[in-house]
Amino acid sequence: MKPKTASAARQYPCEKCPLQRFPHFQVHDKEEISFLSEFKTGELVADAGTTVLVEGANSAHLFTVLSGWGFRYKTLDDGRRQILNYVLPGDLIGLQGSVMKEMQHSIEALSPMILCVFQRDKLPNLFRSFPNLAYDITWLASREEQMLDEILLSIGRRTALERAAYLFAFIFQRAKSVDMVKNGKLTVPVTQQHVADTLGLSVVHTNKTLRKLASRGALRWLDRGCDVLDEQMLMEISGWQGLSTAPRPYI
Amino acid sequence: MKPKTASAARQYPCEKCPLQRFPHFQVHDKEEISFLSEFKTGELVADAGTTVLVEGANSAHLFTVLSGWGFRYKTLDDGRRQILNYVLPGDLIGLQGSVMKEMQHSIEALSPMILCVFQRDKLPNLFRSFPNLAYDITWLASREEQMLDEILLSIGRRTALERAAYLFAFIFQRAKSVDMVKNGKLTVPVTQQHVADTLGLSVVHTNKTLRKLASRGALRWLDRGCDVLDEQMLMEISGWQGLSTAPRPYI
DNA sequence: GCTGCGCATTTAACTATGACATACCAAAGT
DNA sequence: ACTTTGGTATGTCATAGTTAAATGCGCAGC
Repeated sequence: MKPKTASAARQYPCEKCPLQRFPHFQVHDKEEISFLSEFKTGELVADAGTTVLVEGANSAHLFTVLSGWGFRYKTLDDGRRQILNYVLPGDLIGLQGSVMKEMQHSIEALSPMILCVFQRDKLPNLFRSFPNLAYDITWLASREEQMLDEILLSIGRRTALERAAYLFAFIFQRAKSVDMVKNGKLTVPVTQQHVADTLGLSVVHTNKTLRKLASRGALRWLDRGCDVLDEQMLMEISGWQGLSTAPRPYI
Repeated sequence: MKPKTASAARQYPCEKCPLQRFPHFQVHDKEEISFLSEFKTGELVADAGTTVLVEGANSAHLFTVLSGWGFRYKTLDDGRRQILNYVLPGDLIGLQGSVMKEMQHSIEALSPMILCVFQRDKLPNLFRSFPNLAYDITWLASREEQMLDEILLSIGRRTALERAAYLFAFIFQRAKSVDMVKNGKLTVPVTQQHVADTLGLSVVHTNKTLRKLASRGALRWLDRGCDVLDEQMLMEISGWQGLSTAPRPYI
């Protein structure tokens, strides 16, 4: 379970970044794109199940997700795992390791992923020459913090049913903004163990909880994944108001 | 319970910032201090119990904590509260609201606090003219994210005893770096309701858990607060390796 | 075609935690 | 000086959630 080496080959030049086709993402100007093209050292293609970033590693790169699903997680010495967040196209990953010198979480691919690879030691250059991009990076860090705040609220204070409902409403809205929802329905490539590790519950209890959501028609479990069917019901069960749909930065 | 208005009066000019006396904080050069002096619009003095920042508010400021204790929290509509993190001297607060336009958490003072007030609309200036300070801000955002990751791991996967042990070891180490630990002991100004809201537990169960830690000599409960007595035991119980002691940025 | 594995699902027993109630104490308010 | 309030502590019972074990199914490997 080891990540493929980043390749210098480019399926996607920055000028034709696949994220640009989503109205959810703000636009970069020519100079920024030119700089990003140099900042980018290549692309990483990761198979489902591979570990993209390893806790404790001193990574020389940070990455933007171009396609696919992944998750961020931390583990305790005895193997207990907490999934911190899910990773979707447009997300910047590895910033903590770049800015703070050591990754304290890992990232694993849930589906085949393509990631844009940036070189950490060019980050100070970016901050000097492109304050707007630096501001975008700070925006991305603040956004991750804001998501973590709501996730921590959920795990700490919501009931199991509310937690599950919030999780799928949250994933649904993030996926919607990158056009993954088809006909009002989203397929999420996770097992119930993933869901359990995200909600802070056992697999058995998670199964019971997901059955409750299914019986209400909010979602349907498949093998190794589920269809999210009713965003509104999930928001209502969890008492969550949703994410902003305003266009947002990416790099 | 409303915050006192920020005063333009300065107990602490940036040249004589009280945080500078701690070796834990990196040093700013003269130009940076000069800019920060203009970026700073005043100081906020908050009494214990006051709400420094309110969820939903559109704050025009961000703040550095100069002294005192506080906490960041989110609430659900029915009043359930999750304390996300504690706030200590050197912490930057309000960045989410500054960068993302709306605070989605609140901050309350646990003790009298003094905060340095910065003006949000000068942030782009800072990013343009002082990339090193901008980088420091990104560092601070990443650090908060990293702390949230560990807290979420704790709430999601640690037992009640491990959570409490981790919390006090974590608070102890943060306080140690700003010289709040005297004779190997730290007094933390929290009630058991605060601890319960941090650990995702009820007050009753928190009391039982804290009694276990007390019976092992790791801490001693006072009225409205506790003494943290044995950092090493707490780290051992929680299986936590501790924080970096490397000098860190602040603004 | 058979076997083994991963995953989903279920059940039963058990434990951690919550809810509720009560008692006590110190400090603030009257 | 007395009362009220907030906070700590403890006991009991109920429930959410965990653990262990079992079963079934689909798919990959042989």
